[in-house]
Amino acid sequence: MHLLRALRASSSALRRSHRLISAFAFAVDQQIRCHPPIDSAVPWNKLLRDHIAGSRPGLALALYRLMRALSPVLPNSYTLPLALRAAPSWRLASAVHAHAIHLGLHSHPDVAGQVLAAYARLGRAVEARRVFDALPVRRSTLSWNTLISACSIGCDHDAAWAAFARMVAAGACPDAVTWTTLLSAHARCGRHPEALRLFGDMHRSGCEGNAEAVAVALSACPYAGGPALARGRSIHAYGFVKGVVHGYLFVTNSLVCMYGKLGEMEAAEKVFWDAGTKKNAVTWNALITSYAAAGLCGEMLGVLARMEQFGGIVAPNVVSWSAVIGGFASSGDMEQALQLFRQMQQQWLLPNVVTLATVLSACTELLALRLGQEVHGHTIKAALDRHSLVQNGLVNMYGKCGRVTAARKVFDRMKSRDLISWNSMIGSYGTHGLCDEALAMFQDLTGALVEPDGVTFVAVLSACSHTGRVTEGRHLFNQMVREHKISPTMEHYTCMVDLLGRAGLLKDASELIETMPMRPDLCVWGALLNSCRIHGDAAVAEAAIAKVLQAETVTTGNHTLITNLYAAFGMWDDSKRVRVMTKEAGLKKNPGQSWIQVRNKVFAFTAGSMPSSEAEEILRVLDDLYAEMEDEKRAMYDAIANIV
DNA sequence: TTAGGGTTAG
Repeated sequence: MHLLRALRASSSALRRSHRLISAFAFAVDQQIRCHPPIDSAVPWNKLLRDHIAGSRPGLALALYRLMRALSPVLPNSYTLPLALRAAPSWRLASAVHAHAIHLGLHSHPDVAGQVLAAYARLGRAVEARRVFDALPVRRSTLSWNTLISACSIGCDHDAAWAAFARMVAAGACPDAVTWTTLLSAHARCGRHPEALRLFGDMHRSGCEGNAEAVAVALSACPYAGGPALARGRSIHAYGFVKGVVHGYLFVTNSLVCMYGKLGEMEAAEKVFWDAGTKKNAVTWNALITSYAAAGLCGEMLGVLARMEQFGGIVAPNVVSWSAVIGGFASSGDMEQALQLFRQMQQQWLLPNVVTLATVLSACTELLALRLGQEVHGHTIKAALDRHSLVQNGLVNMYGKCGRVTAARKVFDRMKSRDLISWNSMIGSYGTHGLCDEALAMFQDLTGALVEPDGVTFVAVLSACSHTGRVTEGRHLFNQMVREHKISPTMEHYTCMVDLLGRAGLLKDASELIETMPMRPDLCVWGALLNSCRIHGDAAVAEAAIAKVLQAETVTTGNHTLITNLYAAFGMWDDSKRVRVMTKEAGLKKNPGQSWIQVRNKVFAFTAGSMPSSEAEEILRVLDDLYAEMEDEKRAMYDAIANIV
């Protein structure tokens, strides 16, 4: 059914594009043969304008190329702004800018304005500023706003703020668009509290709150910390008073999302249904996002199905699918997330970088290497394998699934690496016991002038602890605190206790626990007790157990840990005593899960249980694995026999 | 005949 629909859609798209190309060819043919555009750029400009108005920038740009190649008429001050509007990339926009300079038209107000707009649209703040500085001194509010927008799209809130300050100093008056652009620049860069402060400043400056600014402020609420819901409600009320709530789609969408993300499902649903027919795909996606935040996976699927029922009006798009896939992944149901990814592909919907990054992260959680490799194939097919978000996902996936070399290969091919790329790669070396490589990469990171964070140090410290590098570990811990001014967290202390304990320095490990500025959690105690088990130190273990029982509330985790520890020391009576205590306290351990990958499908199961439908298949694979292992064992014995 | 702001998925 879906396939049929997809085939129909693609063939009609093909027919449309055929018609479009034929019309285009005919128009150009007419242009050149019947009305040779020898003495006028006007017909060319008209065609360009028509294509842009018809949302066909690709054809407009092709026409511009054709004009430059075939026509003796040069592009004029009308042609160049049109070509700039059609330019989809920085490379093409700068090429048209170069033509303008060549033709001596770059200072023409319309051309310069459009160059500025093109650079702003493409987030090229530095180039936009250069063009802006070359504008005549009396700059319009529009030009200032375009400059600030360039900084916003380029995700540089400091530059946006500097441009705003410069605008005020120059005596220009910021309008509603200026303020909205400025607060959006902060929201885009994750500076949500500042965005909300600016919303207040905007109001105090006498600029009345408009729908656009209200939408941005609402979207910042869930991330701004503090009394988020109270703030969201008061902005909602403010918008209501200003009359920009009902009938304003962007505000509706922001409201659904704000309430949903803050756990106010009823309020989110009310805004959604109150919107009546004034809803678009974003509104529906905002509802999916709300359900995802609440962990209501069934409801997410319900919305998706409902969108499909509408057929065409608000059909699920790549964002809808990515939101549902991400919702399942964050609820822990990776199998369903991957299943939905397949379903999405069956609908002939192309995944984008967010979808692929989400799916890669699901594969990583499941350690599903083959699926991860398959997704890698999709990234290449979609020509998105050079995108940093996808590349980070690949480094992480290969690294966690044990393919360190493949992870490194992706890492080395990256054009720009952020802290996540470095942390993934260092973490990958660390978890596979390649401490030298992890430490070398840490040196490379500092050499590349990237500032490490707490995650980086967890990665290097755990690398040290896995390989007993006590001196390096101690040095790194001090370096983190003194040079990088990072306060150690529970995770860092766990790594250090593990490092010292594994190396047999149980006294040092115990002392470190004593000096911790926070109450040690179960992981810290676990690291110490595990070291006691390795080194057979019952005395330290006994003291630690007493502290755990004294300090910790009774939980399943610490009792299981202590029970196992007593058992490891052969102290069966004590082990039994704690187990009885656990039972009496009514505690039940959540069973650990395992999984197996068969033909690109991941099956999770617990000890003693087996999904009946796939049991046969799983057992067959297990048999194969056992057989393979037996072969390996035989080969090894043969090899040993030959040596001996 | 021409430039600026907004919502949803990681």
